[in-house]
Amino acid sequence: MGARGPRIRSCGNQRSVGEISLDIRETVIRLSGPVSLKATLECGQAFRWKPAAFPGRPALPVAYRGVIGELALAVGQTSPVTSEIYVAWDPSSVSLSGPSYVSQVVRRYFSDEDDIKTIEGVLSRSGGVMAEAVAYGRGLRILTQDPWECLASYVLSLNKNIPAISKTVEYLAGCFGEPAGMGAFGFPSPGAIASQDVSSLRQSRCGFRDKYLYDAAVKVLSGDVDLELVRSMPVEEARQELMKIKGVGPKVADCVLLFGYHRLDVFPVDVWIARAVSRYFMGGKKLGPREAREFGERRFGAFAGYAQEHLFYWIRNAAPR
DNA sequence: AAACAGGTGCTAA
DNA sequence: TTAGCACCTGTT
Repeated sequence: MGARGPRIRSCGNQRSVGEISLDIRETVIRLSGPVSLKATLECGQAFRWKPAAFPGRPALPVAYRGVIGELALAVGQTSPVTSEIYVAWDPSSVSLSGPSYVSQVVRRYFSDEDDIKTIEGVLSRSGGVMAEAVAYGRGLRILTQDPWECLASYVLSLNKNIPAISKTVEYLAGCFGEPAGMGAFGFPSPGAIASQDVSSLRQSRCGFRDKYLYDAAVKVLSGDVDLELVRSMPVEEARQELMKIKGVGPKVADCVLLFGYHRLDVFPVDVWIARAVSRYFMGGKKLGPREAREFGERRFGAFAGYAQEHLFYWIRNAAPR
């Protein structure tokens, strides 16, 4: 057997991983601008991608396995930054599986409408360390993820490191999500989470976040927090709406707005970004998260989200110590 | 072994 | 309004 999908652990609602079908389909998608799968999938905005050989093309130098919504995929490219993405999927295990559907899902997820060349140009010329950061992360794209999955994932991310978050998300998908093909599962719906006991959610090693995840599922399911309404709300109002959920503060709310709703003018601030803003833009002056956020939004305007993610990727992987 | 991890809720000034 | 602390659990 070839590369395998995410491992499924035992859980209350044990399910087997189906054999990976031999009938794998492939297409090549040309985006309107450059993409780096590594920068995009490893910068920490999504938790479901793992490096894995591309089915039938072991020589592709860049390849990942993951899930977009209800569709499991392999993606790859021939060099670190290209405009073309190789995509493979298993048509037998998902209902909508034609190449045009898959292509539409991939284009949307990778935010094909973003003008990456322009964004990178503007940020590179914006001064300070931005030129260096953008050069390092060239081809990084802010994804357009499902808002619910994004919300739940970031609630689970509180005070956790990225590998641990991925593990919890994979576990929840394996236990409570729907089959997505290639032996993988989609992220569970609010209803699927809300119908569990808090104690069975705890088996995902989510720790004290169990009650936050449950609260999010219940409020979204009941419409107490309306994720479709959030889409059309002004940023500050949308932030307050999301923060009605326990475990959602300013940082998580901003991540959901950026990675789930593609609000490119928000600038989520975590400890790393606060550090970066202080060190590289404020001469080392200490500043609170709110000040850092306001600085980022003002300085980078409509591209604040891209600035944030480039800074984050660069400071964590390449910035001088 | 002990500290830390992409924050947030709660309580006390 | 804001500072300080606890919080599950895997990883370093």
